[in-house]
Amino acid sequence: MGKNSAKILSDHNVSITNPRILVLEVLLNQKGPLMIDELQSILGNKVAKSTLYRVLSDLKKINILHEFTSPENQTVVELVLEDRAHHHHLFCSDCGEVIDVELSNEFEAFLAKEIKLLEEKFKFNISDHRVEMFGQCTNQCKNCSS
Amino acid sequence: MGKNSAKILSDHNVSITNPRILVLEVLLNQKGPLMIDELQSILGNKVAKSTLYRVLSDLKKINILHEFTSPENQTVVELVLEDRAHHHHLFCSDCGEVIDVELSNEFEAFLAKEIKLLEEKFKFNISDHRVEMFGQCTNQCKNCSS
DNA sequence: AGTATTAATGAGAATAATTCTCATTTATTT
DNA sequence: AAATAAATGAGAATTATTCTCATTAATACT
Repeated sequence: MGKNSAKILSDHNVSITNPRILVLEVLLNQKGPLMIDELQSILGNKVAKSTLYRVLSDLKKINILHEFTSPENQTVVELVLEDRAHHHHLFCSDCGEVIDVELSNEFEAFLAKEIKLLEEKFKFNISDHRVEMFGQCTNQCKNCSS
Repeated sequence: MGKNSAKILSDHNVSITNPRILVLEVLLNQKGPLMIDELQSILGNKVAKSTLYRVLSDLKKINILHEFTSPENQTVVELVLEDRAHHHHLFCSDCGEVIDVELSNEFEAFLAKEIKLLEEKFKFNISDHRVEMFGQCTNQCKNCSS
């Protein structure tokens, strides 16, 4: 059993409250990207809408939550704990699903070199990157296997 | 002189109207990513807000406009004409600027191979990709050279 | 453990971005 | 040039997110 949500909160000096635990549980179960509206419907009325957004913002502040936007302009949220491997995202334009994918170490090393060049060229400090890939699942995912 | 906006519209079987020309002119002058609110303020009251959104949606439909979201959740828009080289984006978290960058052909070839593997692994058709890089410009960009 | 202090929550109002509606204007077709 | 079809402007409607503030819960202090 991995860490429980209370430990995650206390490890980050965040007070342990019911809404925070409930949200964390959902994100931990999911272990992967989740649309905000999915999150909301899983939580039902156990957490107020305003509280949900506040909790998400708390988790972002302690850097264990990534937030990004799908090509369909849906907000997607994903728990990223310390032990979570660096990864990227694959979006299905048919069903909207977002899938975590990892790319090879060789690839990441190559990209790191390219990024070093860009840092010089544009006088930038580049601290993070993300590869997004777009396509269609050939009926493997949730809504496509009809 | 590149194509003018009227030609771009007629080439895509889109009727030539004033708002469409005005929006295209701004995007052509810019030649690079532009936040929606910047676009709006450049256009002033020459184009109604509702029309601006409609025109952007028209341009997306004929596939010459890309839309994406910055890490600060700003909608960013960019004209991508046929002759436009494949490129990626670099985001400055200080000033919010978005910069177009190109990566080497070797890199793109490597990524293409990785993508082929993912297509098999996840039974996906992957039709497009994008590398997003995040960091801070060391006072080269608009708002940072204070 | 019990109280005081401080922080978090719920409910709904406020805000902001985007889409929609519909009467008027502008393009296109004939 | 008239008829038809499409696009526009203005503002209303919708949706996602943030804010407000009175109430409730968590932490700190004895």
